[in-house]
Amino acid sequence: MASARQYSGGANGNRSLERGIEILRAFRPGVDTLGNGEIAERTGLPRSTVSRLTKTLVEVGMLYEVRIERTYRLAAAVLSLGHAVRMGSPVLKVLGPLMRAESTRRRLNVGLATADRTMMVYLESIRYNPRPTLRSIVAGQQVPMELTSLGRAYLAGIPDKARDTLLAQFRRRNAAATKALIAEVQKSIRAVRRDGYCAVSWQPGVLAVATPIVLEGLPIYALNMSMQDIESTEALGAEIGKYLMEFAARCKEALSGSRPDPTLLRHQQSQELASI
Amino acid sequence: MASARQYSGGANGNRSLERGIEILRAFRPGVDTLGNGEIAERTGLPRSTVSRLTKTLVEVGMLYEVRIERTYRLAAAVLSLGHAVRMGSPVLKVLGPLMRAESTRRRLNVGLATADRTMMVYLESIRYNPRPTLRSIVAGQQVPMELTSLGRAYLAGIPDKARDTLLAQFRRRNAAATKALIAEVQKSIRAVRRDGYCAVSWQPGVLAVATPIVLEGLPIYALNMSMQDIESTEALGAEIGKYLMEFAARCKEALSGSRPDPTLLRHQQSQELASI
DNA sequence: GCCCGATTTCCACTTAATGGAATTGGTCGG
DNA sequence: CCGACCAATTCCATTAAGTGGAAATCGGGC
Repeated sequence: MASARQYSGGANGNRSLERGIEILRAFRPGVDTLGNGEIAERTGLPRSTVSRLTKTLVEVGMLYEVRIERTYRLAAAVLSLGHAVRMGSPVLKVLGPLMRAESTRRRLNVGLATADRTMMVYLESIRYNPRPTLRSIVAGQQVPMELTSLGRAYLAGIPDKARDTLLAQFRRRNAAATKALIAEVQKSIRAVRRDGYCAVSWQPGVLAVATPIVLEGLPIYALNMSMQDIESTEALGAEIGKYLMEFAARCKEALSGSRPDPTLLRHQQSQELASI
Repeated sequence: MASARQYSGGANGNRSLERGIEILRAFRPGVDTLGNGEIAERTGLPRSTVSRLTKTLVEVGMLYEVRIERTYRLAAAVLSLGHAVRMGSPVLKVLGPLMRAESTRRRLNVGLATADRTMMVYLESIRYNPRPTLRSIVAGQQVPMELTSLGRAYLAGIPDKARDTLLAQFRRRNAAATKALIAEVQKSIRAVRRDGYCAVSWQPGVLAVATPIVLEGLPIYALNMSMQDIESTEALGAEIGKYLMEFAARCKEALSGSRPDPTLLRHQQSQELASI
């Protein structure tokens, strides 16, 4: 009577691995400390299974145990994997410097993100501040796809089928405000089709515009620009949108220029790094 | 004739999960693109097993497939987990602001790290630069434990047994220069015992000093300060070391001050954050 | 268009994961 | 200080699920 796979769509993956990763995913900003019991609740897994899997995750260095609290936290290895993501992203390698320059030039925030399930994840978010000391770069932060310009630009960029799946999940998520919300999302997507970008003021006092980056052979990204502490008007959105479109064009050019011919790729690979 | 567990010490963890994580770990800065074949080689796992596990890792969002190359890369979900580590670290929450201020005040690099196996992982590394625009903060970067002040300070801070295990691994790692290297490590450890810190010039033109942060109920960290483009002298090391010891004292105070009584902890936990 | 290398699917095998039940351990109240 | 309670962990019989060698399939290169 094996309780049929709860999470995940359904295909035949490795169950233990799926579950282990799902345990890691239970940790997120705001939920930084979890005991086995709490993990069991949140994931719906049997308590004994959770016990065994967390033990393994500690052994492989992804969690560490806070004995006195009988809880676990994400360990340093997870952070270094995250660092590897950034170092390994060819897109960020090209766009990072451009984005930093553009942020300074236009005096606004510039961000690059891609999707993880129903969230957008910043590969890099450059927070502009007049005082150079207070400028900052954030990576890995998540924002909800359906509510942000970033997410809606992304939705406009992906294949129809994938978008439908996601829209269905949003409907399920906030059953209440659904109708209006989905309409908003659709409107933003049409805006991207029409103008190349969409403008959304998700958080009060912040106006953000975003555009998808769709290039053959690459995952789909979204690029955004935003400003704080302003009243968002149609006109301001259009102005930032103009900057964004101009910048996105340069980005796409840089990407296709820098990207080596895929057929050549395999020949340059594999520079061994000894056992480190 | 199941090939006895290759990696990991040996205890009885969940095999598939261990293997899946080991596949993720095969990706690191410098190795950002791997095909199933290459993963099989590097991990020593059978090709068919790798095929299945990478498939699962794609399903759960930890890898994505670059079809045209028939390879995989780490996906955005990994990065957001990394972000969760930083956001969830109570130590970084307290020390981050102090470190930034200290970097500006002393005009040098300040870093906080902890261990992952035989590597030190920066929770935060603040790179000082006279031009504020060029200052940067890095997280997740790895440096070898046995070669850096950070790593040796850490070694000085951990229990004897753990240190012995690690030293044995270093011996295995660089069989050649072992004797001299181990002696160097021991010397640094004695320096920590005597002066509170050790100074190492791992990379030419960079002088680094580090000290362990050992507090009841917390994992063991190491704090470092470093300067670039200088000739490292005994005197300079002593000076930076003095700054470091003074700063570390303030850090420890801040940590024990901010840390709530462990026995009270469980009562404040669990502020639900809905499904986001 | 055909061949060759690599990757993925197949399948019988059996290991190894599973989850309910019992046990252990730690905390609070008496 | 001791006993009761709550939760986490270990135990164990069950069998599902993962395993890896072999065959098939897929692509790119010639």
